[in-house]
Amino acid sequence: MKAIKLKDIAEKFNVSVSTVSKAIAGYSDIKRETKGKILEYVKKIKFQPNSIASSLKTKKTKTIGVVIPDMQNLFFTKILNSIVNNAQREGYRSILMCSNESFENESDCIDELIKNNVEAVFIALSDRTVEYSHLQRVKDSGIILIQFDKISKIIQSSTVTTNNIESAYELTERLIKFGRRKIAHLRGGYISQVSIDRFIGYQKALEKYNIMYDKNLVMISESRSFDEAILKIQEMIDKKIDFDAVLAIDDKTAMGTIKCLTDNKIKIPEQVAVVGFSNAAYSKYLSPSLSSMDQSTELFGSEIIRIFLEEKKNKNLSLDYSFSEVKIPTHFVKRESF
Amino acid sequence: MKAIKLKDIAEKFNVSVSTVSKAIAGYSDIKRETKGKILEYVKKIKFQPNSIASSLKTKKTKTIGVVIPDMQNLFFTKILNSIVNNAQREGYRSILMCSNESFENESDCIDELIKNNVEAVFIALSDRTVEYSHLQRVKDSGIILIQFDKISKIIQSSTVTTNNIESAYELTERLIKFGRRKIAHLRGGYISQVSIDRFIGYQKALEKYNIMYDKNLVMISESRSFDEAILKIQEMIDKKIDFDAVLAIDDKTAMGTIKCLTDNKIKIPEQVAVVGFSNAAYSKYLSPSLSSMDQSTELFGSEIIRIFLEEKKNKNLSLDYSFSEVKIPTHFVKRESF
DNA sequence: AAATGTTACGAAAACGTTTTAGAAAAATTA
DNA sequence: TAATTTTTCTAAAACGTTTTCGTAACATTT
Repeated sequence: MKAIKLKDIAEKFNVSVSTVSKAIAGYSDIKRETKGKILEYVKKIKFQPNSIASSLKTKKTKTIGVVIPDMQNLFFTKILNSIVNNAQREGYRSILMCSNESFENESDCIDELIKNNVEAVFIALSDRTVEYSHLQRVKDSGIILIQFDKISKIIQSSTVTTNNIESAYELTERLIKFGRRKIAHLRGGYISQVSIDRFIGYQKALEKYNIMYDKNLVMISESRSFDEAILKIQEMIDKKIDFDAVLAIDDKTAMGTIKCLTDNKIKIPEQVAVVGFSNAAYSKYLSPSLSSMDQSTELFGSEIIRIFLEEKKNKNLSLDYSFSEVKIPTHFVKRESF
Repeated sequence: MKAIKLKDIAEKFNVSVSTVSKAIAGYSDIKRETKGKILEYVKKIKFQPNSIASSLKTKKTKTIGVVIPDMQNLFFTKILNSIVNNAQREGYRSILMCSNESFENESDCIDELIKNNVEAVFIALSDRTVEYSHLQRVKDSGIILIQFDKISKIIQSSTVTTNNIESAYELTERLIKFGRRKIAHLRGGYISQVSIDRFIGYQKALEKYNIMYDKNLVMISESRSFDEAILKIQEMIDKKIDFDAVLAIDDKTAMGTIKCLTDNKIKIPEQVAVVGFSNAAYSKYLSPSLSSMDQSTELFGSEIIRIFLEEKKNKNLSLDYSFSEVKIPTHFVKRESF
């Protein structure tokens, strides 16, 4: 089954290849009548110009690349899905890469995408990314870079992130209004901006309500895993540190927290309230089901694509443009854990 | 930053473009000395021939397309990850598409991939796919088709699936040996091959152990959702159907089962044992944690790529070849639910 | 020395588009 | 009628490769 091409159509209507190409591309110097019959036929046989040849000529690949750190994290896969769908709607295909939380992988992914002539790279950084030359390479290659969720402020680019500070503030405030005063915070590592911001929100809320910040109540989970969360919470219990709530950095650590508390026969939420972030799909399957801060993953995708198209337009017009910093709002989902 | 091309290298060494191209491609009619210095330089500047121009000429895109029905299902995202990694290792990039369990989407994804000149399509069918002309289009376009997990036997192609019959047989047998005789089965719809096969395995085990098949013990969950599972199990309880075990079609329905039983104060596994398939990452976070049948998602990816490369080789040699039907073995993961 | 074989290279076509520049034809104006 | 403008079209170059075929240069055999 040989693929049809411009030449075949041109011959059919006794016009030149250029005419057909222009008719399809919508040039104004083709007679309406000519354009009409060509377009009619093109629609009938669902013809689309060979995208490879087109890319070669125009230097546009109609392809974007996405890098996420973890394919087992439903938060990221939802965003991924949303990006892919929104991109497709605009005629862009997506190449997906996963760094598996490795800096080296991440760097390789980036180089792979650059090699593939993508028009944009959308990336959520790995937790181990402490050096940003690969992001600089993206920019140097003239490729639009948009960081989302796990971002670095060291590299200038548009960003789409959760409203982390405000969101952690709100959760903490809710815990306080729920009557809790000894609120523990299970945070992530120091290099993660997400972790830093949520910690800031936590502190701000305490300050606002005149609750003394107590560093004994703050635990660090570097890996943010289920198992590490269990360990850290157990450590607090063993040290006899008194707490009546846990603000976990994400749903996975919140699940670990619940597991550990349950195993220690600590009642949730009567003795200790638990709350997580990001509202992974499985939160509601737990017992007690986990209250969480929902982040609209749909919005992540649509905002990323919107910014991309905007930057692309500005770039084509050689306009100077500043970077966008979009914050995705969150909303509290109440379940059983507080 | 202008990209370097064959011509630039040719000029640098005072040879022709052909010579450089051949040196890189490893042709034998280039003097070792010439080849040596070219390759050395190429390596130094990490030059790689423009893949678009190359594709245009060779008709090979070094791209494969993957279609899965659900991006929120960790089983699929793990396979996806494995496919992408294995493909990358072989120099192939991956375009990812998601049908979101819609037949129309699935068909569109396929057309999109064909349009993108992928060399292969790897697909897990949606639950709503009852017509297969889109798969035929893939084959008609000369693209290698490999179906995995959710497959149709109506379209001839290589397949990679879980050993569903044997696996369901084993689980049922384990339940029987655990002392259960009234084993309920929460199955999927009739058009899903996975569902059919697991049901067959269930029946075979009952037969083997001389347990009368009782159709009252078999419930159908068309959507395989958490909520529908709850409904179905509640229905059995309300009908006062007596059962001492539930073989759920997958982990999500198993979770619903656990939730429903717990809410009805039915002890797991003392009164009713529960077991699921596919060992989603969250199985262990539940209480009781869910025993499950682990499917090696890593193997899915590597086998799919292996078969693809094999078929491609045979195709290039114009060899007739038969399709592979690979079964991925499973193994039981014991947790608390039985 | 002639014939033959081998090695190393290059010219040029081809892949299927897009787009510029020009020109023929038609319409308008002087 | 001649000059000018407008409309509609095409030729041809270009994008960066790959690959066939030809051939010069050299080596080997008769």
